Amino acid sequence: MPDNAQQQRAAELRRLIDDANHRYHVLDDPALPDAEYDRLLRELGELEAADPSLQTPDSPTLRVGGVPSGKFPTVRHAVPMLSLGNAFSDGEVSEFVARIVRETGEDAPVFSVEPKFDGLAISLRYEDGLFVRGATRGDGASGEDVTANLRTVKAIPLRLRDAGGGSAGPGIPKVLEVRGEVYMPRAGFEAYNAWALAHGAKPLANPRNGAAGSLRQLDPAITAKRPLAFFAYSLGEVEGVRVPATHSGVLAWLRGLGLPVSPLVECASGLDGVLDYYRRIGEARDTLPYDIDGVVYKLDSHELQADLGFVSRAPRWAIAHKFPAQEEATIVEAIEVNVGRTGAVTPWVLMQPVHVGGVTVTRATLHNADQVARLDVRVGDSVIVRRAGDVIPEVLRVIPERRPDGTTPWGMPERCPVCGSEIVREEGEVVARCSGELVCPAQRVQGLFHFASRRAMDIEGLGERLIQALVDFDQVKSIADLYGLGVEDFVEMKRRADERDGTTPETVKSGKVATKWAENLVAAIARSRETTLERFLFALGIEHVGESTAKALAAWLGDLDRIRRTPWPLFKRVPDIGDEVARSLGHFLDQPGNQAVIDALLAAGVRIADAHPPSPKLREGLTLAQLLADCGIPKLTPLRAKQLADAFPDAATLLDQERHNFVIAGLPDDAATAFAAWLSDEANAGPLLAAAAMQAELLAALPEDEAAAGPLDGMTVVITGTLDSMGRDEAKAKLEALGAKVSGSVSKKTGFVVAGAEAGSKLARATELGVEVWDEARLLAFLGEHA
DNA sequence: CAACCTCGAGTTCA
DNA sequence: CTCGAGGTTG
Repeated sequence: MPDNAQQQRAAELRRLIDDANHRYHVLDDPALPDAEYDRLLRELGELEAADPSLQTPDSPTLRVGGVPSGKFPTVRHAVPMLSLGNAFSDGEVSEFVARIVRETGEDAPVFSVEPKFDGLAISLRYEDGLFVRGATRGDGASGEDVTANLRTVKAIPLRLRDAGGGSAGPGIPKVLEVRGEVYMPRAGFEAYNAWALAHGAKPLANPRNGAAGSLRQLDPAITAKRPLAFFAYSLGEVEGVRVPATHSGVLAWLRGLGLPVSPLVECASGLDGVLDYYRRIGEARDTLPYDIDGVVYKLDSHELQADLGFVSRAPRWAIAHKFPAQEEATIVEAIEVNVGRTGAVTPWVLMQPVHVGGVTVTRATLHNADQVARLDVRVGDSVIVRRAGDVIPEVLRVIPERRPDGTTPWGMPERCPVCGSEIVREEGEVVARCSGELVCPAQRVQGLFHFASRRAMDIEGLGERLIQALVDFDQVKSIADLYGLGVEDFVEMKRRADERDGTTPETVKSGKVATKWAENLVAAIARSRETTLERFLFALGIEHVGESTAKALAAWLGDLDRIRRTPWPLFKRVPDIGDEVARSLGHFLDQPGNQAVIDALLAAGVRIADAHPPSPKLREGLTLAQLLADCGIPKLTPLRAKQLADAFPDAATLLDQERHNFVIAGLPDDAATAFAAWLSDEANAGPLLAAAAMQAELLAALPEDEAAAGPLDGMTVVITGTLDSMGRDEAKAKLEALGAKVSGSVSKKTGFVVAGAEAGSKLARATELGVEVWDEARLLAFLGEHA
């Protein structure tokens, strides 16, 4: 008697596989990723192999897959369509090759190797050279007659070409069944989805579903509009000719008959040969115009194939070597939240470890509460994970039929898990924020981490864990405190952090306290004292002030002391700074605590090397009219601001006026009232005077002449790919020195794109938009010329 | 005011 | 890399 647990597991697997089959083949609505399906089938196969009494007469392992939908007549395949065994690792391929070496006696058996296309397997029947019938694989023994739909696929010849007989092959046979794959090229898939989106049709989930769905259209006219293609890869029934003795010979013959055969087909010998092919195709995978999910190795000699024979319906002389899956299913263990530098609370999932695209994934971001609600992810759910853009894991969807009982929808916590402050979500905003600000240790830690980061103060060796300890043990309250720490402080912090986390430091083994890293760190902190204005402004971590905005502020205003004293409306004179960013800067500078931190940093010896006068391009914007327009005064349009400035040429005079004088100056009644009310508020009048004074100071500080224009002034440049001769940062600095603005995304405003090796989507976009592309040589030549 | 183009912020793993 | 949202422009 089989073990009871195994019996139950086998029954469960049968049910899961049947459900998946039904959804895939009958409902055209796949619920399981392929890899997951394959694994279930494999697990069931292994259980049955270990104990054959577990195999029921209806076990899914007994058929190759699929159920006729009933919409099309059924066709019996004269020669059954095979399925292939799968290998997921080099080790499994090695066993496969070893077995063939053992059983054939060949040292280095020759394989015909080809990509495994991700489409739909079909069989085409030609009689006397004429296409008479086409069918899907179905369960391998019989499939659906989709002749009318297949006739619309242009890659499928309706009549075979006579290759001239003789040397090219055996000529036109009386009966020829060709097996191959119908697939949808990526470009066609994307074009179709763009069309579907624009016309309210349901987009296709992926190219494979696109191919499968298109072939089962009842109306061939619909199929005809779908961009389908075809590759032939094997034979079924053949009558009236002698077929070539090798698989590679068959493919060459088919090609001669006018059937499309993949140009990537090759011969490879032995384990090394096939693995080399696997790696080469894997590298080219992303650049192919269609999806593949692995490669197939077939023993080339038909004679040797016959010696090896079949197991069930899978040949023992062929195997599919699959690429790592890009989608996988796993189970959600917990949903947690992170608190970022700005207090943004972002939910993420902790999952059971799962291999996706070659790495083990355990966590993925859920971005925000809306995203969680959209997906309806719950603890305990089975979810499908994908690596988006090749790197970052992403939860695609949950598998609803696998949800356990008793789950509840996830909700954003009401209080910050770190500091207990209330979590608030502003009207119309997507992000929820911890209101703790500086009280929140999480925000302090992230703020310090940002301060130390490479693009800010560039303090190497100050990692998150150490910062966490510094904050937790109260060694550091603000960023300025970093400059007061010595080697022994860091060593002590690490010791206490290790102690708390129960990690054993290596020093215990060596018996000597390691301090070299701490010395390096102290030196890095000391080095960071010497910095630039833009790095310093960026390092402060002001909301909405990133690298680019910090650079603009530094370039236009030129001096930290000046910037610290600038009233917020004046920030709008800097290009790319609008109301929101200007107010954010003002808010930051208004906090005495923030000003104290800047003072403390300067007192600790931070020096800004590149102070300079403000940009002369500011001049024309430094008027009273512009200032009034920037202050956000109710009902005061730019035109009315101009009228006021014409009538009352300075801010002090304005403050002396009565309401009716504004009417005389040309303001409508309501605007005059609103303006007078605005002025009478000390919280407005004070800053207005201060801003006017700062305008005067700026005007006085402006240099006479414009700086000489660089050769790339006003040009926006994008760098992509890897450069041989320098890092991206270095290239960026060099281009900026010549006046260019280096940006991250390509648009039609981009001057040119510098493309290094392995350039990806940005290069594609540049080509698409007709933007000029420079290779590295051209960049170097240009830099050399303008050094 | 809509349609862009950019920027900022958060993010994963080896 | 991707989202959301700020800024500019026609």
